Amino acid sequence: MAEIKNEHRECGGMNIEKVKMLENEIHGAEEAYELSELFKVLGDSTRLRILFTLEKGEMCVCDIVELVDVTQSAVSHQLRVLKQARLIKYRREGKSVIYSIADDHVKTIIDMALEHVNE
Amino acid sequence: MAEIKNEHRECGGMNIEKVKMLENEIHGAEEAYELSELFKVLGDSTRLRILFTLEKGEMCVCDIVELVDVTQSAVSHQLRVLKQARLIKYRREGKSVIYSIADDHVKTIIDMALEHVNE
DNA sequence: TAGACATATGAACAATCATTCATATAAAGG
DNA sequence: CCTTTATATGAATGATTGTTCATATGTCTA
Repeated sequence: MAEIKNEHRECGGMNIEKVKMLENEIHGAEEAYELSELFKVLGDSTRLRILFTLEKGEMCVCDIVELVDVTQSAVSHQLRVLKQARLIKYRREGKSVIYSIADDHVKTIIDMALEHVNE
Repeated sequence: MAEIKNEHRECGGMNIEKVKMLENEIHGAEEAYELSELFKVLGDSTRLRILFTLEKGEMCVCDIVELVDVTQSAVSHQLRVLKQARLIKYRREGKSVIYSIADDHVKTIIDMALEHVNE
């Protein structure tokens, strides 16, 4: 448990409870990393448009390709990213693969952020 | 209003209401872009840790530097990004610059996403 | 005004990432 | 089987981005 090294500065902002806060930070570091991974996935307009599209209901890849207007290859790559982040799920149906939003949690996050943007 | 080009495929997923949905997509494209910009900013663990730290209360740059344990320069660069995204605000106080969360909207978004991660 | 402290900024570099192109797998039908 | 349709994947590339280093700006005090 290292001492707070306040000898090196004079602005003296926080101090007394700094140790506790440091511990919180160590705890929150991993949490921050996981969270950032999630936001990174959401931080691409193509992926968001795929999610917007899927919010209207489940659909196959070729539908997504037409609606989002991106290469089939690009869509497929991005679907993989969304899949790995557990934001969407899929099932095979004949030749097609049907994708859909994983759970309502995802919708909530998107709607929340939309409010911030449209304020 | 172009015809839907379904001659080129046979899986026949969506069809009837496709035109309406296409219009929705055109509308949502800009929205998706703005949203992705917001998520991009949140999609970095350093920036998130800064936000986590600031959730505990306003503080000056040198406090953030100690708590987040990143170079002063790096912190300053990231504060600028957060500032431009209107996620944080600041005020000068003598030699120091005090930063704080812009509004409660930000906290809500973060807490929502945390629930998704910690499920 | 000179020097110390606090913060910001510009350039450079390494790493990450989205898209494209070519090709592979998978299923269905003839 | 062979072909067609639907989807996935690997490699390559161009663009974006986080950090570092050096330096600039701003503020206070002696």
